[in-house]
Amino acid sequence: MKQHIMIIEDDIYLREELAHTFEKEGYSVLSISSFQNPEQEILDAHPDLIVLDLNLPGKSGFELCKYLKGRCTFPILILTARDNLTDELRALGLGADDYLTKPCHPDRLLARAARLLKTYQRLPLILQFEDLSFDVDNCRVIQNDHSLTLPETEGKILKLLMEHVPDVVSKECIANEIWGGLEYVDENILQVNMTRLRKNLDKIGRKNIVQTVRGQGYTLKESKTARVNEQAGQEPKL
Amino acid sequence: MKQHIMIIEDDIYLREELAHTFEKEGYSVLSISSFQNPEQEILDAHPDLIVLDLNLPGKSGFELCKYLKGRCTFPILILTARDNLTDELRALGLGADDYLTKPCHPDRLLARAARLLKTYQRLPLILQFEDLSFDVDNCRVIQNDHSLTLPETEGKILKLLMEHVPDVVSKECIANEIWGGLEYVDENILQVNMTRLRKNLDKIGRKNIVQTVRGQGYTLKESKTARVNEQAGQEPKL
DNA sequence: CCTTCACCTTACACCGACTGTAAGTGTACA
DNA sequence: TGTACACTTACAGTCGGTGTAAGGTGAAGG
Repeated sequence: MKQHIMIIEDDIYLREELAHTFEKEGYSVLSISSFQNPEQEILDAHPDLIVLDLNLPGKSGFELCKYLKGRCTFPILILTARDNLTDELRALGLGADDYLTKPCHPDRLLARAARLLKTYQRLPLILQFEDLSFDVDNCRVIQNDHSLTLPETEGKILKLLMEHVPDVVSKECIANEIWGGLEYVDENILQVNMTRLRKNLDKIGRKNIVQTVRGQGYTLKESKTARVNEQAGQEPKL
Repeated sequence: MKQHIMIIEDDIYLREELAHTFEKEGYSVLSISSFQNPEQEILDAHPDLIVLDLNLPGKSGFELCKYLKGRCTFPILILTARDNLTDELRALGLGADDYLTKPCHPDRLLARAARLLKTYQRLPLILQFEDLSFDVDNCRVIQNDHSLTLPETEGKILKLLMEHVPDVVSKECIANEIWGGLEYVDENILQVNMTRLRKNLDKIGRKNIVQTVRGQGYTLKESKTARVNEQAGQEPKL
């Protein structure tokens, strides 16, 4: 499978050059459309690696690096003109995986990128939603100091929900993934498993995280503390 | 828990300086006693990271890097005076995790080492014996294209055997690890589990890998193909 | 050659986890 | 208030993992 590399660089000429370098090696290259709000665009693209410049219009590369490292699992390679130790230490401290300075020989960049991709491929696939982590391989959910191993069926459901956040996942979609359709099983079994999943997530302190959207399906809901403001009008009633 | 860093460097002054740098940061530093046969000494020490010079007496750093990367799971940071792209590419290609050139600022070295340690801590613990791999966390054994998930008890036994290769592991040791001694369980259950483990390993093509040492315990045996020479006098009978 | 001891193997039964079925309850919305 | 949708609980079947029991195998040693 082709691996996807996202280049966050505002100098259009350099960006093209980098893209060409990676494409020649068989990678698929992604870019972002604007530097106004790059975070969401990067997260949505699910790249396998990002090459990040530090001097960006708007938010700095440092902030971006810190934000992304708290929320995702792909490696970040810093490529910058700032050739000084202070910046390098800061970037590495924020979680950056490598720090190269311009001008950088394409072969060095490729070798460093390849090494990061190789290392990260060996990492277990861990999905994140707020402070809830889910290790897909062994179906283990972790929330702060609580953890719990889910049965396989419930794990598959949680995986789907976490992968599609913040979208709603239809019952058909879930049934297809687990039983290959609803022809030969009662739809009720899905609801039973939803109840079981909810109970398990409740055990580790995430009550009500799985929300029903009547007639459409299920989705994950942000925690109460995170939506205090927008729900201010309703909360006081409780 | 203190992390262990092994420094492979023949210049004794530089080695002391590096050791001091790491110890000041709270790491425990290991060295090797000679450069005649460093491989086994490094593997036995089970360090969390090694800092490796390229110009060594005897075997070159490149060979060492390649050998170690095929057999172990800790990160390798190259620290060398060879400041040229060719060597860097070669080292990275052989699996090295970072490549720094002397002179190197201690803070840069520390930051790079810390980043590698952090990344590798997230990797699953995988034990190796010849071409047999065992993922301890989810009890999964892999041999070439075959794989299989072991029951927990059998996994614990295999883990012990692999960790102590090529030593013999006593029955008491195994019983202690699994049942906390043989006071309240029949010794027979150990033999039953050995049979089960052997059958499972047989399924993925490693018949006879678990060997009994009468009166002492159990150990893992190298595969037939690897000991053709020393067994040459016996094999023809079969 | 026979005994003995250590080790191996198989069959069986228990237990607990996971899963789907069935039936009854709750709830949003027209 | 009725209907469609969603939730919950109880139950039973299945399966995998584990330990017990009992008999078999094989090598060391007299």
